[in-house]
Amino acid sequence: MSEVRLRFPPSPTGYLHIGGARTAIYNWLYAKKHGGKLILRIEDTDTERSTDESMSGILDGLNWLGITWDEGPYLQSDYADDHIQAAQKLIRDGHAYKCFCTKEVLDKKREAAIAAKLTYKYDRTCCNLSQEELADREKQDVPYVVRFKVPDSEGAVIFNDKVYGKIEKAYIDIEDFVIVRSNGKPLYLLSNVVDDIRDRISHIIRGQDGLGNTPRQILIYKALGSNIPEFAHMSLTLDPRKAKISKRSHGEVVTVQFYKDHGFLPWALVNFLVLLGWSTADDKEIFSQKELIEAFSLEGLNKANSVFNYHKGDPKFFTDPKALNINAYYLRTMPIEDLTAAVKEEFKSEGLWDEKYDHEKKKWFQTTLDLIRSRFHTVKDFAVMGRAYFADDYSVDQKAVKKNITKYENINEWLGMLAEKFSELQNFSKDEIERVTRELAAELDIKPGILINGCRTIVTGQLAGAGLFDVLEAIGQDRVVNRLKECRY
RNA sequence: GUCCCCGUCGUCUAGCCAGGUCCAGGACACCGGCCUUUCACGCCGGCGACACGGGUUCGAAUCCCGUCGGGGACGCCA
Repeated sequence: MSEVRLRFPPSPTGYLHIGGARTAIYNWLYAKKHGGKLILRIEDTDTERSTDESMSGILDGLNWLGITWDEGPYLQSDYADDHIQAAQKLIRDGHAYKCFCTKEVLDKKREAAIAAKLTYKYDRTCCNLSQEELADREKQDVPYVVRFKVPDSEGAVIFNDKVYGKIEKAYIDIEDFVIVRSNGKPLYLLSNVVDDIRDRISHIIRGQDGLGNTPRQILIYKALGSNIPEFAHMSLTLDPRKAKISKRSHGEVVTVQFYKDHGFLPWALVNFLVLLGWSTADDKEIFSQKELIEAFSLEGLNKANSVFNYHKGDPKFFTDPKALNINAYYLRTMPIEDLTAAVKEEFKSEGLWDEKYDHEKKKWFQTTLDLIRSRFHTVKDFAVMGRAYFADDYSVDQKAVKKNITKYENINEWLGMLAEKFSELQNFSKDEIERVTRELAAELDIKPGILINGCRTIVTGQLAGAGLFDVLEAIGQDRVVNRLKECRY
């Protein structure tokens, strides 16, 4: 009876975007926290716009994020009969009626109302039809839609939203809304409620843009004689100009796929997203899955919309800086085994993976990842900025060349001498490398930094990086010596 | 136009329900310092907000009213 059941009901008309993912996450968290179930339902009743491709994209996105569901995916279109039967029941019980008004006539009335600066609301022409008029039209097979008959008493729909508190909407402000199209297909407002009743949904957590639908849906629940679930509306995610985010106007950066493609750790994205409009009183921001489920509460949901701080074309941040920061945080603090797995996947797709990293070179691989991870923001960085550790086809940063190489006319010669010294080393260890490097600097009477930074530039292609002696030890004697001799830039 | 909702640093937010401990705390970003061969990490410090106006009160970010600002919904879309 008091079973906790939530649902995530995306419509398959596009990829999973971060707003949808956030909704899914909250529902999932609530279900987990209360030992409930999460039902995945694909609301595909808009056959015009629904595609299979979109559906699998959404499923992929959820899977990648680690958002698991307990039932489904159910397809709303499979239950069209239920919806129609519900509509018929509503008509029988006097809660709905057939409306024969044509779209054209309605459009005219609407335009006239707007022109006269009046509020347009369906005038109930067909609700007031006499028995004969109704029978007449039915006999002539005049197409009709089904409209819900909103109570015409004084009252209001009142409900207590878990986030927004008491919400009140007067009946008079609600139009007799259409629940079945003239082609016989049910509409969202109806289908959604009928499905939620059948799926025994106890809690509905959805975006604040659904707040306006709630009073109408509650009317349907009541008319159908069903229990009304708890509602919790969550704030929306806006762009810096305060517009609702959408793939249409913001592109890939608002899709979950984008983050998968750009080296995000799924949990880091979840962690970032959950913070957009939710928080705990103790200001904790980094959560393990277990901690998050434990900490999650509807009370932490913020009523005010939040902005996804993304600026197109920002040279430094390709997405919200906080998202990047959280990803980088996980990258440098996660267990090395987990990091290894993430990098392995990336390397495989980049053709950088070596099976030895799983066997005889495993220790080396992990030590190296650990050496370089604190500077990286995404998993991609390991294959790009960290490329020189794993392959020879790394590119050399020209800024580094300018600063550390071309500035010194004898640098090639010096680095050649360094290569010579390195090649003579019996034990190519960090201490030995350092000793020899400093010795050469002393012989040459130059600052060690010149050798160190020049060496880094040539051997790693990077302007900055971990302590050079650790770097050289990691890259190894042969490769270091060769690269210094070749001195490619 | 009608209805609904919201309004604390640039951004995410704590505090608001149960007014004083808040000349407002944390995180990200930014700036400076320490560390250092570089960069990052780490540590230390700085910048930076209660939308505005009334009221209630000994006392208001917190309660009330108004103004302004923002968002959402008003489809035979979901």
